[in-house]
Amino acid sequence: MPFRALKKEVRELIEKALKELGYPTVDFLIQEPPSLEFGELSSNIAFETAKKMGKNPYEIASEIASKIMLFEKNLVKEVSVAQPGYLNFRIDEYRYFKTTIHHLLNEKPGYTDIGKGKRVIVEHTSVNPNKALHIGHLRNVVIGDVIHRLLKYTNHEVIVLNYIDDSGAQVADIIVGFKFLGFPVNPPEPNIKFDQYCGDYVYVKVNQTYSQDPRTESYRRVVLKELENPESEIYKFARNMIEKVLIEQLKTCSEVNAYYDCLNFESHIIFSNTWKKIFEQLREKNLISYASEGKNVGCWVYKDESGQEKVIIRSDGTATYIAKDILYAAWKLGLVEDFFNYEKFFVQKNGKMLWRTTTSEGEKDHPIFNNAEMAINVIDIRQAWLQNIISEILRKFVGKESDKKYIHLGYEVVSLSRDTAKEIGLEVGDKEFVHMSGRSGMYINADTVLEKLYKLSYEETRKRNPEADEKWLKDVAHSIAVSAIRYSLIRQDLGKILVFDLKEALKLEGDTGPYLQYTYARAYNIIEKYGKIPEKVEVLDKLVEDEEYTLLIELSKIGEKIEEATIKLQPNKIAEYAHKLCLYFNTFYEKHPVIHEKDESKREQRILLVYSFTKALKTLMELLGIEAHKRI
RNA sequence: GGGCUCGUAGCUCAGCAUGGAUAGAGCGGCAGCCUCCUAAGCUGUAGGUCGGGGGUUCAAAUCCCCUCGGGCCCGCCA
Repeated sequence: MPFRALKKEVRELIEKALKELGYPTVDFLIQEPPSLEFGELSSNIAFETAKKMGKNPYEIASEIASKIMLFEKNLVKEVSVAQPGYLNFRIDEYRYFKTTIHHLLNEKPGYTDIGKGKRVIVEHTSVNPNKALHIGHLRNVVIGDVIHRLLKYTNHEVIVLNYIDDSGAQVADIIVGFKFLGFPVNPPEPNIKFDQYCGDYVYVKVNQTYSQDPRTESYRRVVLKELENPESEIYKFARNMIEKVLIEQLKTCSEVNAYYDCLNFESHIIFSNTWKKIFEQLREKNLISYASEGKNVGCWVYKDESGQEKVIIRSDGTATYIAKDILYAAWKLGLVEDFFNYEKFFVQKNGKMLWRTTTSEGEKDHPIFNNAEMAINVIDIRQAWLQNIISEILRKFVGKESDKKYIHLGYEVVSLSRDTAKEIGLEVGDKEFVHMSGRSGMYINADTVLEKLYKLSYEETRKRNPEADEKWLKDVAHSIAVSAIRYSLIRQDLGKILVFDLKEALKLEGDTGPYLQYTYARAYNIIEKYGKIPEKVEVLDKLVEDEEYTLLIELSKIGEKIEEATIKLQPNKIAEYAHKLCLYFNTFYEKHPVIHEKDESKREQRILLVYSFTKALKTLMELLGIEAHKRI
């Protein structure tokens, strides 16, 4: 990794100089200066030393600079001092660029081995199986999927799970609709997706019925009870409905390139024995306590670090929802024996087998889906408090010496912009945005957005490629639609509400996924037209233009960027970086000819640059789950 | 009432962890660029009291305190 090597070299140069000067060791930073005019790297060492010794930072910087000796093999070429005391470093371009290009032509550009030997579970999607995915669920899917891709790329052993809440109120509601309120089991029109029919129609109507006639709510209680009995007719019926919805939901997920290893059904988390064991341990470790007075009298409760109480075991001895989560979390980290049975579900579009948990004996020969040292759970931020309790309990449960970690990766919700909310007929009042609600039908389905995007990009692609065949057009149009939606859901910081605006989402220009795809195609086109990649160029002495320099420097940071995004679980960093690279590339592209460059060695070096760029961009696009086409 | 979170250009967002050198992009506006590698592109230009106030510091968008505004969470529901 060239940029890291450069940083390391600079640090060593400074440390050596400090030693020679006899200055004390202090913490200091190697940073990127605000402008490349100052150099490629800079350090605050003089400020830190000055603080400690009560001297002038500029003088100290000068002293350090004078002690730094540079040799032929160094990546750094020049050291300078700037007011009020910065120590700036300039690279030896030829040497550094050669290292960079060499690195990018590797099998895996930007590869870092931070995940070696680490087993990680990523759980995402986890949509109740009674409705189609809306645009908010899709944010979850895309975040989880990109995290999984990042971890995988950095050599983690990753397991992707999708938790299916098959025994909750939401599923019960559609069963009420079918069994008690007379909704037909088949959609009125055959081309309606079953998940959409259940969510958009049955679920919404059933909830309307509840509020119009509260007596009907008793049906839900009946169904919920029946769902606990695997022998009951309602259970078998529900199982069938759930599977039909699930298959449709998973179609949407695979449309946007998200795949899973296993579906874990809530109803299969066997409570009795396993829960008792872990309950005993929680009690032994004093993590939960019996409330003998107060509002939770008779319950076993957990007191969180801020003193708030949460009931774990009700006064009637039954476990609450969070108890099940604790057990499930313990399963993920391999703290309890594996209580699930597994069976094969189907082979996904990416060729990977999808497994699911089962009430039957299942298959003995199945992959191990738990026992991770880190469990990342992508769940929206409204669950933050409960999730924090689970993390706390597990942290205390495993003890300080353990590396096992339960992580809630929270993200803010997706809401609808004024315009988009109005468009689907919602009351907006004077609000800037409106929250979605599944129960009242106030949302936009993921499939709807995808379809609109598809039509748009199909037209655009056809216009640009009038001679192209239908299959290619469809393929590319679909992939552009996916890139647009994925990018728009991932480009923003997880902690910010994503205000979804349909008009905005349908843009294919600017800071979007299609912009990356377009840039890739443009760059690739050069390589294809030229017809060959030059043999290794020994010196890169002709890449002297500003635009080449900026692009190369930015390219050299790929490993650091990937590592940072992975460690900090910030997938938006990848989108941002890829976009920046494309900006730099397009600037270069507009200004400097490659194929038409007359100087042969300059031409060859530019080809190498463009080729390295395509390799880097393709890597980043794969991490984002966006396809790189040779032509769009 | 308790807790969490967001507030940076007309709009959508980076930057804040580790305080530093002129606060960055995209969209939208305006003015331009296709006899030359894909104009889903590029160039130029206008646009910012970094919500407000105070503090710490040689230095604050960044740290601390207060405050205003938006959003969320706080059931022996899941």
